[in-house]
Amino acid sequence: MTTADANEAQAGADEAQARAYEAQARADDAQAGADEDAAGQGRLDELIGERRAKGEALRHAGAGHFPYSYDGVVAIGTLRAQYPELQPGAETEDERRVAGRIAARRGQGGAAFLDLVDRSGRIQLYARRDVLGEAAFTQLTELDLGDLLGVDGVVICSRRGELSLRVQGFAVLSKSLRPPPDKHHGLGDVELRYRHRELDLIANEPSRELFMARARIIGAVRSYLDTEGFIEVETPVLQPLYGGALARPFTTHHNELDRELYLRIATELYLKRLIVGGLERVYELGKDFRNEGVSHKHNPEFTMVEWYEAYADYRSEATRLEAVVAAAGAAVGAELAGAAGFDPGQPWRRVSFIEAVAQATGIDLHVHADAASLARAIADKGLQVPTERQSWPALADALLSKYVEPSLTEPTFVFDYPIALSPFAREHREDPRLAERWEAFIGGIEVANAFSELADPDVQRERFLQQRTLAAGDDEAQPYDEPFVQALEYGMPPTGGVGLGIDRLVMVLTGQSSIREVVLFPAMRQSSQESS
RNA sequence: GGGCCGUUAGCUCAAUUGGCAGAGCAGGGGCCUCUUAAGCCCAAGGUUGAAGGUUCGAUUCCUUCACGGCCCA
Repeated sequence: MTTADANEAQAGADEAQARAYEAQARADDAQAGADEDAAGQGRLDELIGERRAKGEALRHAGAGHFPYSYDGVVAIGTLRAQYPELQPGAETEDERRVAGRIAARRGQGGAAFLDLVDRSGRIQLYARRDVLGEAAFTQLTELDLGDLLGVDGVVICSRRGELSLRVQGFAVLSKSLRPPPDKHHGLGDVELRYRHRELDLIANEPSRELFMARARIIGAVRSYLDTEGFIEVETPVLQPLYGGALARPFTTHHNELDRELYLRIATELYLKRLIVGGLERVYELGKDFRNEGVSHKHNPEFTMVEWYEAYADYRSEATRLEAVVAAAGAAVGAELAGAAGFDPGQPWRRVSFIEAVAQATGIDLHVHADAASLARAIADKGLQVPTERQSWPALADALLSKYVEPSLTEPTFVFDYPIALSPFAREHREDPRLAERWEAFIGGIEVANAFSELADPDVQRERFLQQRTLAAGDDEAQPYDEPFVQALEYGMPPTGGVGLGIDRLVMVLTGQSSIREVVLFPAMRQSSQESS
């Protein structure tokens, strides 16, 4: 790039920046206009004004502040690990560069202490007027909590035994215009934490740790599957037909193609076409979308990993799930996994659907094998399950959800679901009323679902048709997917497939009871801020 | 969808029976060269989520609405 080009580019960037500022100013005006009578926004405006003025002063002072980059930064956690046992009062000759956000400040006249936080930890900075000189010392001590600061300092240990950096030089990396949440209490307002996750991450270390643990869990799942010979694939999110789960889809429209499309509710059908295609072991880890209510267990978009494995069945997949969860548990470490209240390394409990319902309710589903009989049994036992116009599978499923699932706190597989509940699972090899399907539960919530996959195209076609009549007019009915059935007609090997909910796995491994705690930006109702 | 609870200063929280809305932190002005939720002195900071009602008087009681949390479906 020539200098002229660079200047032009810079001018373009300046222009873009100016436009951004203008837009921001307009937005501010609009907001101020909303409560015109009030003199501005009160205290917050004053606080922002003070910070803005300090930032301007620093900008004019120059002195190497606001650099475009800041090389040679060492993570605070790394630095701490290098000095595990420095004695109180000890001083080294070692100079280190760190960078982070100012989290606390303790003035002491001609000296000052600041706490600097990066994502790996916190470290105390020790600044002295006689070391830095009057001007720099004043600049440093007039910084605000929340400002981003880079520091060159000498590693020492304070007389009280706190590992510290004696500041030799520093650069203000960015001015924080808005005051951060309370330095001690953090950010408590749950709504604010979800709507402005960045604030939550700034103010609440546990939240920061949680999302780093989530990343390690996802990494561990990928790494396990890669090691076992699975290849990661990407199939369409925008689909002409949705399928692979019982759920209402989001719809959207492609303008140029002029057609309705659905956001996927599962990756199942495309992945099985890849098994037909001979990829043998595939997985996809990504977002699914279901147009349903939100709750502590449901977010309309959520992360799911599905894997499919040729020449395997649902039994071998149970073992594989144990291995995946063990790997994920190891990634979060004993401390967090302990919060989950179980040892992910141990083999899980296995019960059959029929037994589990019998134990919890006293109803033998083999005896009450039709809707009328089952409804009578439910009424006789005085169970709280609505029986009006419910099909047998729906009743059986309701019994499991209400009376079995909540008690499945230790990791448990529930095997062999009624076949009518499982349109993509292969008929049970010993009992035609059942499908070779299991669901896995931890902490009372479903985390995974698996089948011996149905490979017979003719049976699959029938199942689609049954779905159509079973749930006529129901949004959740499986739409008939002819390309999928045609794919099966080329021949699919015996295959085991699993879908594992990543958000829920993170919940159970980190001891969280709400999915919103493990999703960075959970779906929320429109706030007054958004509508203005 | 139903029930209960919540919404007060930038943040975390108080406020007696309905009687002048307070504190800590943060921010501002001072003092202070090993503090760590630093300390001391001074000054400032509010349309109590929104709208309506009852009342001489409403943060407080009533109604509706918005958003959130918990429980239930």
